Amino acid sequence: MPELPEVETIRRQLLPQVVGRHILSVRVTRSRAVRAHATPDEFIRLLGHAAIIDIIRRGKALLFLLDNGRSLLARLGMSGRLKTADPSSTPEPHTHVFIELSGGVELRYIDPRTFGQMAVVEGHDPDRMIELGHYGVEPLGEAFTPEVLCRALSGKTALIQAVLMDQTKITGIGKIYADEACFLAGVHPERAACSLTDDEIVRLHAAIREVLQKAVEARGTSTLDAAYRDAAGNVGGFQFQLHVYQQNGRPCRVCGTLIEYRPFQGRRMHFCPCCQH
DNA sequence: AATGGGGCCTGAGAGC
DNA sequence: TGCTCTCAGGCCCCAT
Repeated sequence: MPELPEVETIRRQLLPQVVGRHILSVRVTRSRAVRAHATPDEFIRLLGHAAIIDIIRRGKALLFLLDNGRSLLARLGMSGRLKTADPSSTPEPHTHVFIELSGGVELRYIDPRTFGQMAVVEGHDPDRMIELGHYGVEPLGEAFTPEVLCRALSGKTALIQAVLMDQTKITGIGKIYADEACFLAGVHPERAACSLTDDEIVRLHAAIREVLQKAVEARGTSTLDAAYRDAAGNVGGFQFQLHVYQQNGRPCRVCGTLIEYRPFQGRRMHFCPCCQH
């Protein structure tokens, strides 16, 4: 599932391939992929023949900044992928959007489960976009401090896991890194957010940054169903460093106790019953 | 205001 | 072999 490290990996790969190129033509083969617009034609019209001047990331969202004052927003959902291809090459199954660029490059959006989407939005500043304005702090940015995490957790009866995945508090964390950050911090994910001590909040803050940074360095995590591929079509490397996510039944790398999982809001959370309290 | 649950989707894998 | 069922989860919407 593309979370912050996966999206950042794709951004870095696409940057040298698409920046500076103009949009020549756009094709949408599944309207659900651009469902924020009344029709695919509207999406295509708003893109026009703009040039891509930069790609920035906000949480799990990618923004292709255009020289017409708008931005192409891509949210990958569970199974969304972006890649560049030769315009004449056979598209992979579930390719829903084709953006032909100058220089013989085509940007393609692929998404089997169709939870993701593309949209054209006004402006270049994500904090001023209604689509992304509700997003919380960037966990790898300077603004994310232990104090900010403390405010996000304080008074919350919801589980730590739920708060970490709440994009309006901290943006970019999903199932994988919420599980992993709790493990690194030694905190049980089933605890109420407000129950963490100051020391635990400091540890959790450091754990969030550490796990995200290491996952970016490893080019993201490709989980069991291998849905995630980077823009070059390769799997990530962080799945080999996971401690708890989808590791249930395996011995903890630290203490050897078997990793467990429990249902959580229709999902599962993974933890080591010995290392996390 | 905060919280929890349902629905959207398709492919992989399990079970029969 | 081939069918049916379950699971995966980001994000939005709605009820409490």
